[in-house]
Amino acid sequence: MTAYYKINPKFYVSVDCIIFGFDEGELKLLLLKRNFEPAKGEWSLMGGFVQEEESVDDAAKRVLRELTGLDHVFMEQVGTFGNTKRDPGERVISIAYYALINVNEYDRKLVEKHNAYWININEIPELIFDHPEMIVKARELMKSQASDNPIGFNLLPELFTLTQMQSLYEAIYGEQMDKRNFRKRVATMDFIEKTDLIDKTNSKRGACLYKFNDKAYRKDPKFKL
Amino acid sequence: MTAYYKINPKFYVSVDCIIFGFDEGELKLLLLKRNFEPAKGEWSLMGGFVQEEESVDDAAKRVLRELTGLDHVFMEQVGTFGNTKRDPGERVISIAYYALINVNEYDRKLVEKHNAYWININEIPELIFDHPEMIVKARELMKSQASDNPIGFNLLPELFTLTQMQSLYEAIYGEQMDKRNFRKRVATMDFIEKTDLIDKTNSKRGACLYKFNDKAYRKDPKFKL
DNA sequence: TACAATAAGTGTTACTTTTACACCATAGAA
DNA sequence: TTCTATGGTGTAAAAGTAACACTTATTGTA
Repeated sequence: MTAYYKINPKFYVSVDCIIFGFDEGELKLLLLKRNFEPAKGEWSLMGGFVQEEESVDDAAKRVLRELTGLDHVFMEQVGTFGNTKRDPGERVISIAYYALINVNEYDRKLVEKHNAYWININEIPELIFDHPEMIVKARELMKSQASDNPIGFNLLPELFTLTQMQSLYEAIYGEQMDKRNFRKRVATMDFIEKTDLIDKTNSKRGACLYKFNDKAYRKDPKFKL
Repeated sequence: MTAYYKINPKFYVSVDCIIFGFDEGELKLLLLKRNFEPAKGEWSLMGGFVQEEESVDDAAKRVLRELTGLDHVFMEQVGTFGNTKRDPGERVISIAYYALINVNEYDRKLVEKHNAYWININEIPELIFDHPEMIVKARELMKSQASDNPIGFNLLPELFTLTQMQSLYEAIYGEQMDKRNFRKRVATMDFIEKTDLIDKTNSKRGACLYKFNDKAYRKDPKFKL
């Protein structure tokens, strides 16, 4: 009975994380300038091996936590990369995940310890293995999911201005949007709530701060941008 | 250097195939009534283990070929299922793929040998492990991909009537469509070409046969249904 | 104290896309 | 010849999307 399994080979299985952040009006990825072997000195995604008593999803969560200190982060599976030679050291099958984090909340000490940096999504350096391909796929998936799910709010602070929100979606789509049309669409979404707080960091006049109300969203979960 | 790998565990890795076909106006899946252990007698997807010198994608193609005799089939990765207890026998990490095949072309002998049957997508029996979850995810992905890529033609014969095509999309979306609106949209797609052949199997009057021209599609790849 | 500078905020119109809807045509069978 | 079943066709209303420019509020500076 277990012979059924035993005639088959086993493999190292890893996870790699494409970690998106939004800062200073730019979409960024948290990348490692590897201070460890293999491929020390080169750029890569944060990754790690799946362990015995750990689901693949849990491995991804653990790896993300090891780098950022964050738990309960929005993560989605991007896909499995299983070419025989993708890792030149040993055969490793890797499952890529993307994560959306609020750049105000991660643990800076941990990130520093791993020698990780936020890199603008349009200025990604050369990366090891098939990590560029993972990023392309993650970005496409994230864009498509962000267009009809309110996952973008994971990248924004609790309170945000509509200008910030628009510039986030412009960064995600890689194109400019019309301010009046954008605000009209936001106005139809009752779960994006205006607070009576004002943000004056970017203008003398000040901009209204909004927040995303998840409970209200779930009552009528329609989102489209 | 290889110590980096060796401290980590290895796993059995399998692939499972969600094989879609379209026959008699119905969307169907090719499922196994298992005539082998483990779980002999129960229903499952067709699956198999990834081998040493084989990419994960190639394993999926091989497994599909073992059941259907078909090569060069449209296949897409659905996702990886990596819970520790998903297979009660041993820990196995499985990558699900969906395939779209033309039901006129597979090898009936092989299918019979594997004790596989075409089951209407809305009448799926109880299945082992997390196979139901794989099917749900595959179906959603297929539906979403079929709506903006001309992948549906993989499920149709070379020559098809617009009535057949409409009933395929109705089966994919699980909802009725308006005949005139459907045909209007098809008419805008120059890569769906009318032939001068007539099909009389379903009506006395006869229906025009159409074909999908892939080369024409690639010149202006826009599809939306 | 007024004016210059800066980002925030606001409506209307034309255009495009989508939806709803019903009858005639054709050919074989009865 | 009439009945039956499927194939094939157009229009109009509605909804959604896209294009477009000026006023407001505030602070810093002349």
